[in-house]
Amino acid sequence: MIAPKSKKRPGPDRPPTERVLAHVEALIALELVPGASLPSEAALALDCGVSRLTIREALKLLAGRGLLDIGQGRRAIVREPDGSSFGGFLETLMQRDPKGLLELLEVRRALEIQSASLAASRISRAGVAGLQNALDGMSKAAQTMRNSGRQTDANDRFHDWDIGFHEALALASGNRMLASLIEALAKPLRNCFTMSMEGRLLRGISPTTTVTEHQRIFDYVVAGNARGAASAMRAHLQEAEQDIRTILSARSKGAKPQRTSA
Amino acid sequence: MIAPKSKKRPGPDRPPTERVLAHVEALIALELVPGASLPSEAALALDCGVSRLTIREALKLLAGRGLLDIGQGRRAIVREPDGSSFGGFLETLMQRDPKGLLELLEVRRALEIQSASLAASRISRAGVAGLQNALDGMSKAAQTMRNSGRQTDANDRFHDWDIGFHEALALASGNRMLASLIEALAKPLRNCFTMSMEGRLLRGISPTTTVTEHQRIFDYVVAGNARGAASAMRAHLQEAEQDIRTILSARSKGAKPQRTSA
DNA sequence: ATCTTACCACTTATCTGATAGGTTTGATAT
DNA sequence: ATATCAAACCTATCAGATAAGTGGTAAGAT
Repeated sequence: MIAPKSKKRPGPDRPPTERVLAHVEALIALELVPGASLPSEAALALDCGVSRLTIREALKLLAGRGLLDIGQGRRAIVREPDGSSFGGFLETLMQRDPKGLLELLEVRRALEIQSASLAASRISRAGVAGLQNALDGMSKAAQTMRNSGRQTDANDRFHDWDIGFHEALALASGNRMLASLIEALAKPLRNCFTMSMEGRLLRGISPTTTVTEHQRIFDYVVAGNARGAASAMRAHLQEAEQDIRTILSARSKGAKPQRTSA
Repeated sequence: MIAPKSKKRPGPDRPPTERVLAHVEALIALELVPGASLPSEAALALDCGVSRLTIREALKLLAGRGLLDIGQGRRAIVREPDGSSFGGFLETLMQRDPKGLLELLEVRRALEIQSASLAASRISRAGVAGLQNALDGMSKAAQTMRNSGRQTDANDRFHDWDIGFHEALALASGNRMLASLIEALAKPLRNCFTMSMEGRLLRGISPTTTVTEHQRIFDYVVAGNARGAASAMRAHLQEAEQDIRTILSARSKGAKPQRTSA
């Protein structure tokens, strides 16, 4: 065989960085499970025939991709792939674009409806338990809020249970990829929850109504009614989006429109 | 409360890496637009009071996150945020899990249906043109395939137009976040397209049928019928998934299960 | 005058060697 | 056996030096 001159020559003339990157990626993909630790930098440097510095930079790159956890004094360990990198992407996208919030809500709608639908068609005992737990928590937090006024603390707990419900639902969908995405959505949406709550108050709707909306989703899911669950979720999200629009318009009316800082 | 040891002290004793990271992130978020170039490593090192090495590692990390493009001889430039990091996440997830393909298809279903629905409710002249273009291309490629047998080349072009149609639809949805996600989905799904095509042949369905399915989506979108578009898209994806299942079962029957090469 | 080419300043890529500061682990003393 | 401590190991960061790639500029050819 003469030199197969394909797109990339595997020869030693490829930049050291790429060689190292390929080597470590292969290690992660083929030999290591999440939680395992890589060889030490010195060992990798020896294996690849480059200096420790080059190894370090490759590891940093992979850490940036979310594949590794690096800490001083201990070796790099392989991360379980989760949606955090996706979450970061969403955040930067929303930073750049003021309309990002609305787009985010539309993406969320798509994923959550699918999540509810799948959960209904695959519901298990454990799934029901998780949902029931989150629902109870929400209900209790709502009571606390009503009794003690709207304390920030109770408010936060309510949001936690709310998010917990949606995550439990995603888990019950049996689709871990979907669950990762929905989990990643939660962080950028956290502000939304607060806004949604304010919006509800403005519209004169009590947190109990929110609980009821979730309860309705829960009922359909437990009954195995996929279409019903999807429709209940759609209704719930429409309400939430309406809350947010209410708040947005109230703010833009109350406060003078902020100048867009170039 | 004594505890001066909160989670993160903002003091100057934070590790240099974090300081640099925060500094550069701020630069990217506040002062630079996509396409602009960062200051040189030396300048950044001077600004932050650290060595060039630390700067380099921070930049590598950000490059891993997909925020920067680094190349030898020229300064790092700020990347336009796109879904490639998300695509990488999907790929690693699918590498680890053989069932990942089915999960991916379910996520796709959610996003594409939303895409079709939104596109129908916001369709513009430019959007129609883009869709029409992709549809024409598909149709022409299908004819070529029928005339000249199933050449790999024509096959590939057909896939390209197919993907192009879905991307045009995502663009027409007016939601750039959604468009990014769907675009990122395309790469991991490329194998699926081939499988889908094989499945169609096995089931005795011609590429023309695929064109018809897309045509139906197109008609609903142009008519501004969101529910119809969503339903047509759902039908189309169900067919595609059926193709893939056909192929998967045919393979597992025909060929003995491949040993997983360690 | 215009196009090509050679050159040079700037910048990144990588190496070597050294120091500082964490982590882990095993030896030691109780 | 357990708790304490120190040595071995590892990563974090620095400093200085050389190689190599890019972009622009000016000299030279047509």
